[in-house]
Amino acid sequence: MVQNIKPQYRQIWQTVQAIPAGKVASYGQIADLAGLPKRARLVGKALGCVPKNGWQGQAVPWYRVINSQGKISLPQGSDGSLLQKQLLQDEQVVVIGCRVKLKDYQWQPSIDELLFKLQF
DNA sequence: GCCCTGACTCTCA
DNA sequence: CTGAGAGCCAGGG
Repeated sequence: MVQNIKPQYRQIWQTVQAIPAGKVASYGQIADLAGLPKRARLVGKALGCVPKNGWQGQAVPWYRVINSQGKISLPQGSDGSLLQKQLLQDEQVVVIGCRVKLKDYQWQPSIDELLFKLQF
């Protein structure tokens, strides 16, 4: 049972929820924004532990998180990767193979959003 | 407490 | 841009 929700996971999920639809972010970016520099891998783990129902009544758009190369890190052919591709495309994000055009779709946090994060 | 693994990232060729 | 290698941190056995 995973009842002890780790604060870091919570923070990561919260940050992921801040990603606007139609945009994507890298693990490192999320880790950094969540106040966990160099914990990109932990972000992946956190996403793997995301409750299926979401967090605090909101869905956690884990599929908007990809690696710094703009690729889906999940094994190709796995349910997760296929689902991620589909969900991204539903958000009008072009996905070629397992690749996304970071140049066009990478999320660039605005000042407001950064200030919002600083409140915590 | 050591060792291995991992939804990562950076650097170099 | 792509691929290979080394680095890094946290979790689980």
